[in-house]
Amino acid sequence: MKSNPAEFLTSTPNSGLCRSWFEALTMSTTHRFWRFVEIGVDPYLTEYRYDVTTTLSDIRAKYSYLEKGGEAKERFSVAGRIMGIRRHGKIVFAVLDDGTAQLQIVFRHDVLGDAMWRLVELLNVGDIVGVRGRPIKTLRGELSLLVEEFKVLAITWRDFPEKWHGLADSEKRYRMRYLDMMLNEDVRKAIISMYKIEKAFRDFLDSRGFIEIHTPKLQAVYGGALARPFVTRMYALDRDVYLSIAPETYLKRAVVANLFKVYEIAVCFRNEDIDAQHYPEFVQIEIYQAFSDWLDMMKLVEEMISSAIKTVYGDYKIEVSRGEEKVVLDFNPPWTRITIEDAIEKFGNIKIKGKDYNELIEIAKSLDIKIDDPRRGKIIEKIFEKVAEPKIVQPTFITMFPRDVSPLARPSREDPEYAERFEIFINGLEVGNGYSELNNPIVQYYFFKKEEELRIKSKEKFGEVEHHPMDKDYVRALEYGMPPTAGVGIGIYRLVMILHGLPSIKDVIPFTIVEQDDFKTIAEQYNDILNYYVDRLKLDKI
RNA sequence: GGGCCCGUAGCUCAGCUAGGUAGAGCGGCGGGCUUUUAACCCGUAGGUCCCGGGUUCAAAUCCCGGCGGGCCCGCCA
Repeated sequence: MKSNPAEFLTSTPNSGLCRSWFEALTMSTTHRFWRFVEIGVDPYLTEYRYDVTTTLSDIRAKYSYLEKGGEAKERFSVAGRIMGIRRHGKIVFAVLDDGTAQLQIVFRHDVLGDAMWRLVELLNVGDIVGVRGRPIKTLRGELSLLVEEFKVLAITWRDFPEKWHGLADSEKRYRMRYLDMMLNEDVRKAIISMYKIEKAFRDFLDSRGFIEIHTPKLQAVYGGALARPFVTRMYALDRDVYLSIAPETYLKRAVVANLFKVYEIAVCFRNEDIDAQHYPEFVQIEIYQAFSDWLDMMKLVEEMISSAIKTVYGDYKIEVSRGEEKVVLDFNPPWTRITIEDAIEKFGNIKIKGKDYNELIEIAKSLDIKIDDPRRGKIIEKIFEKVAEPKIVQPTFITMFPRDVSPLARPSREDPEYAERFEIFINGLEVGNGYSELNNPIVQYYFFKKEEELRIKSKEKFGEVEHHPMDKDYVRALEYGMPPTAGVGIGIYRLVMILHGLPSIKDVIPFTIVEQDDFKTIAEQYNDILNYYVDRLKLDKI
């Protein structure tokens, strides 16, 4: 069994890592790694590449016509990870995943011979192999690749989760997200869809003459939303800077720069709590189109989202779960448009129109809403969120938001108490926000000033109220002249989360933050394997 | 910021209510098996019961503190 006693004898067992010589011996020499080495296959020193000639998805498409027991003449090479293995003596069935699809591969002793068979016997779930062979259909009708030759390209050192339940523990899922994505197909699908949706958005905007720019993530003045920012240190300027909470004020500076159709798929950072709908870093697409108003923007948004969904999912209608039930979301434009006050009346049976400030507070109190922000508009928003938002299932534009909670939006041409602002709701969740942009630098300055006043005035009574900071540089940009412009921001994580019926926004984020945990690497566990590679690669001993 | 729940073998979990020898399935390892689909059959190894303290003759189990994670409420999209 022991293949290289010399190396083993020169290795020094570390008492902190191995409890005894005996244990070091039994643990290490039984590691299957040594059995690969024994038959001359080092999982890292032997193979450096593999010629792949097709994908499993292509094989599935081209050879599903095969009859049971049928064999194709053509030979293909594919590479991927072994996701399952069923051993039947001199025939072994495995499931290979090459990233495009899974396909059964069949190892037969009579095809491969004694020498290769010793390698087949060492294969485990999780190993990475390149295989060459012919498509066949087994007696049970499973399209497969009959392996005629194969290479071990890398091995897994750790046991994979159980095949039936997979990786279910939420802590382990988020901690080892690569396993979660590898084993839980719904997670992987959502993450792939996110790429496709972003690409569809870009293609759509590209066809309409938009360009994308990168706005700064490190900013001296944050803005474009009402949220607590992350503060970090920029040593080059010896000052604190803010991580971008939104690209808005910079994209509108770009509009001032004659980039009249501009957008960004932007990571935004907001230093707020994590829950099923919120994560401190998230991705938005923000779009600005000059010479347009909010009505044009609603039209653009419903066209862009619905066509992206058609492209990615093949249909305007998507079935998703809503609690215990299933519901079909219909993205076919045009979407419903309803004012926020009408929505409150329709879904909550509460009349808002014509109510004065004190009456509004009474309504809020009767709904068990805590008043922690004095603005009239904030109270209306809270009432909406409580009584109407959860009931909005189909893609819907909620319009006519109160002016006093929209410091960057243009007051309504019909009633300056309101802004020409809409939000997009799907399946009870806000996924977007847009408006006719305020392009008047005089009024913009006034609104910023009011925001500052609000912060100071309400601080004693309510504590810190989210407000938009004064951004004089942005006002100066507007002073050079910004055309009438409409803009929108759409939360991409939330959209994908809804489209895939996933319960938490973290499920669609490829990797989220976790505290470091305590564990031993393979090199820490197996001193002799460490020494083997130190020796083989002529590294300095540690 | 407030509340609730979880942490036991590589993975999924039982055991905890009512303190008394650490369990199962899968996976691993060994054996058998040339058409399986969570393959099957036989055998076998594998544990800091998250950590620390307390109560007790005795703690995975009860109590206190901590760490890690999830969910809900508040705030933010």
